[in-house]
Amino acid sequence: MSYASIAPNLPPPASGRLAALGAFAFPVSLTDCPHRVLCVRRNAEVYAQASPALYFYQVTSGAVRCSRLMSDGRRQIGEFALPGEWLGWDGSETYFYSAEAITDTTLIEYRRKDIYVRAQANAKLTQNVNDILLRRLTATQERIVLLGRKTALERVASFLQDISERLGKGASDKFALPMSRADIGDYLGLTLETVSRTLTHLQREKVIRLEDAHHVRILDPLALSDLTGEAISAAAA
Amino acid sequence: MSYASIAPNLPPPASGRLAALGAFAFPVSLTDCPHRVLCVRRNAEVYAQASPALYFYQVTSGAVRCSRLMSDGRRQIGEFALPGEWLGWDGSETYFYSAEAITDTTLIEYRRKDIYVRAQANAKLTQNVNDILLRRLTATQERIVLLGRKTALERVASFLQDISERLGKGASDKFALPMSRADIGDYLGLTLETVSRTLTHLQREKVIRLEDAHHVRILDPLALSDLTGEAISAAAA
DNA sequence: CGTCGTGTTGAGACGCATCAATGTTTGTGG
DNA sequence: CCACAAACATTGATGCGTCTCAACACGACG
Repeated sequence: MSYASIAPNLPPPASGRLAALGAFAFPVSLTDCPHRVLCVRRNAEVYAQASPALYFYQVTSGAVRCSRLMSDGRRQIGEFALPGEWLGWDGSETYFYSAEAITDTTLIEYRRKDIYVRAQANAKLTQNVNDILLRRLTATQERIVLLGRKTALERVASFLQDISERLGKGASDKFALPMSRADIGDYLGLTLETVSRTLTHLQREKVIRLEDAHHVRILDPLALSDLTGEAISAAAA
Repeated sequence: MSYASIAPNLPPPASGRLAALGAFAFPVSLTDCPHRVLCVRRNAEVYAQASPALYFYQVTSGAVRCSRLMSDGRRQIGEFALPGEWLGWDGSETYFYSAEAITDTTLIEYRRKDIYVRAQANAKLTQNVNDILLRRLTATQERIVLLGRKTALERVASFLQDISERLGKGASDKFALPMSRADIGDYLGLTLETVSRTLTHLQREKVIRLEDAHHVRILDPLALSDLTGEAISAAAA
């Protein structure tokens, strides 16, 4: 196993500034809370499955995969953390996942304890922590529906829609997937071949266009939305 | 659709006292917090998917399924709530799931707002709420691995082990499944036929014994554990 | 120029879903 | 107490969606 170590003093990449805050951003600023800035190389580990869960992290640039390994090598990716988003909220005593950088990544590291202590003095922060946890819970529950009941096509369509919203902030219909086909497969409970086939299928149907393997343009957002298999609230009644 | 309504004044069943607290129990007592006691008939609804999320509930006796319906009728059960356990923590504004009683069930209902207000004055309670949410998050993440990467046999074995721990508290190797095969299937991302076949398979292999469709005795706990496909922490290295 | 990592595409196998028939249990009304 | 229907569980035969195995393409890098 290649447990490459963290490289704390890697020169920060060009886009090292704090990116626009993602869905799980803290409304209350934490900039005056004790923190470290980490730079982690592609494929290096941020934290290991089952190690003591002491820190939370916020991604500044790059991308991180949080995954769990089974004893026979099967892998399930629990979440991707994109710029502005958080990781390290898994597990109470020890981390449930291990976290690895997908590309060169910079993160801000906060001690869990520090946030808890501040939360006790600050009712608003307490509420924010609860909101984050509730929101993460909801995101995880949507993934349960995806993994339990959706077809390969629906999974890939849901994935593209989700990632495009989180990366593009609705600005553009084009975006770059930082992760490999194998990562996407392990995230969606599919094989990398099925992911690849499904993407080319969506391209043949003129729903998306693959400029290259990692750059996707959504040609028909409505068609994509139809393929996700979500429950449209009004339709059920 | 049979949206039977809540029957608030159903006479409480014989085992109406508060059962032993489950995994998600509050260490801090809430008995002096405003609450209502509800009695809900088999198949009646506790709350509806997408309705305003105003309450938390703790199951006193019976069992509840929390499920999400897709527009074409596919169903995914997100969780079962057994005596002592909580439900209603899904979604921040509106409920993500709908919740229905599996058997006649009694619940204690708390206003979310009341718990939040008390949490602000009580640091210990705040910590408890966070612990509950983190623990639920971990439980949900284990289900993601199950749904994404486990075989039918591993899913059913994991399910039996989990439920037996939650129902039996380790007291006995025998327990009663309150839910139908269809419920188990929708919980594990399988069909009811596959669940049935897998259970009889486990019986032929002398891992369990089905006294009747709902009463299970675990004959060989170690064999069952082997079949769950969990990552044994030491084995991976 | 060869190698390695990654993505695509094809052929065949396999696990679980689907469809269907039968058995069992539960509840209801005569 | 029995007759009957409805709900649920089991079991079998067949089909389909995804996995597995394999070949090939392509760019990055030494």
